[in-house]
Amino acid sequence: MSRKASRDKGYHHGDLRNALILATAELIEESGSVDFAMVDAARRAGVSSAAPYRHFKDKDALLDAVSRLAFFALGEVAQEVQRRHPPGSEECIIAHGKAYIGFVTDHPEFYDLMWGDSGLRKLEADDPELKTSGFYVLVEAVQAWCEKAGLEYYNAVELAIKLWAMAHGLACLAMNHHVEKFMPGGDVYQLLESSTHAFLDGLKPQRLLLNGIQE
Amino acid sequence: MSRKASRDKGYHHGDLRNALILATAELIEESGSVDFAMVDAARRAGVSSAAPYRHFKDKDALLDAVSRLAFFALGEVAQEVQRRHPPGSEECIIAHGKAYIGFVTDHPEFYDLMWGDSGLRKLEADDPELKTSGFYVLVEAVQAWCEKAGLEYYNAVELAIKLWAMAHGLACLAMNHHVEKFMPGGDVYQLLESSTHAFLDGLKPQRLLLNGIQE
DNA sequence: ACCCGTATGTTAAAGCGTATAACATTATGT
DNA sequence: ACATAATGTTATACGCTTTAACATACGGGT
Repeated sequence: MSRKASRDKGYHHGDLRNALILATAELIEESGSVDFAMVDAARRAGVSSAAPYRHFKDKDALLDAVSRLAFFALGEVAQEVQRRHPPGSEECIIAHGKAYIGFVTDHPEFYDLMWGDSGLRKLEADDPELKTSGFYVLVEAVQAWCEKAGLEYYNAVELAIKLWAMAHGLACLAMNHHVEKFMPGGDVYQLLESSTHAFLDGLKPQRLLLNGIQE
Repeated sequence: MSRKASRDKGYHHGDLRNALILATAELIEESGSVDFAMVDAARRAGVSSAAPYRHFKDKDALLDAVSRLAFFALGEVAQEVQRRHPPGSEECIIAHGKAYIGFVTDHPEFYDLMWGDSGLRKLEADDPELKTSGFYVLVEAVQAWCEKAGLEYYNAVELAIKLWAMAHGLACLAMNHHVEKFMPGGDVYQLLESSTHAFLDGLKPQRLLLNGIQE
């Protein structure tokens, strides 16, 4: 515990910046919407309504910080998947997609934060490596799969983008209840699995199938 | 021209409801953000700041109306695609995806409206047929493709959802500049095309490929 | 044609949230 | 220890949403 953080209830908070990020994340999670009030985050952190402005230029800056936290969490999820599945397997690729969908649909209130105006679309400069860490883990997984499938000449980044798009699209649809609406009883994870299988099968050129036949 | 709409500048506007929807859509388009002010929409329609509340319960209700307009436009786009491409062709399916991506990326400021908190996620009851008309046009196209490909036993709705998800995911990525970021010079329409080809190819069981070889 | 109820508009103002200014207290380096 | 920067407080200006109280026009029934 840091010297600063351990100090109790003085005039100075000691770790207000992080406390505000945390408080904001909690408010968003509890209310189910990014539409929080600065003053509430301040109160929850135990300070006055103007204090946050010593640490964040404006509300958007605070939201950006929360967004960064969310992207960090997403990156962690991807790394956990990578650790738990055999590298190069199709199972691993699918697990990445499922984990991504789970993350998005479990925290729909964070979606706007990560993908809306306040999210990625705006900033490019700060923390690019953090915000995209999850993606590069996927690229790694795809690269391994390509090698195992004898498709080394494929562009792993391109494939990863396509797989990402698939998972992202399904996550959006599920989050907006379109899956249950158009396919009552349908399971988005099942959709991802079959989509991914078809897509990866379709990638393999006829050569491979012919090889299979010739043997 | 209706009797009401033709009346000039009286105390009563004549068609304020529609004028507000239009004004709001324009404001959003011009500013590039859904974050518009009620009073500005009112001014643009030539009325006072309180007048809109005679036609819309609150700001959200006005936004919902704009959202409905956007979904109507999207449905029109889908119908146009259907008209312009040979039914049952893979080309038609791909054209749907490209048109969808074009719609989303050309109007990024409308994305939050259609897919954010104020959009689909909230309401289910009103105008379900309008909001989903575009989807059913796609289902039709998929159905035709299945028949032509000899895959009548496939669930067209399920396939349509998967294709929709693909296009939606790629549209999101492109809108957030991830395509250019990770694949400099990459083209999202090209990605859609190759993704779709691979996916549809992967759907066809080996039987079809063998048929092709035998000929 | 006139009257009355309703629809639709106006101005004024309440209320909430962001952000800043002016001031107060603590931390830190020399 | 002192000076200065960092961080917190209270008070307040400003903008935007929404409602209240009031005004005007429309339109159906007589």
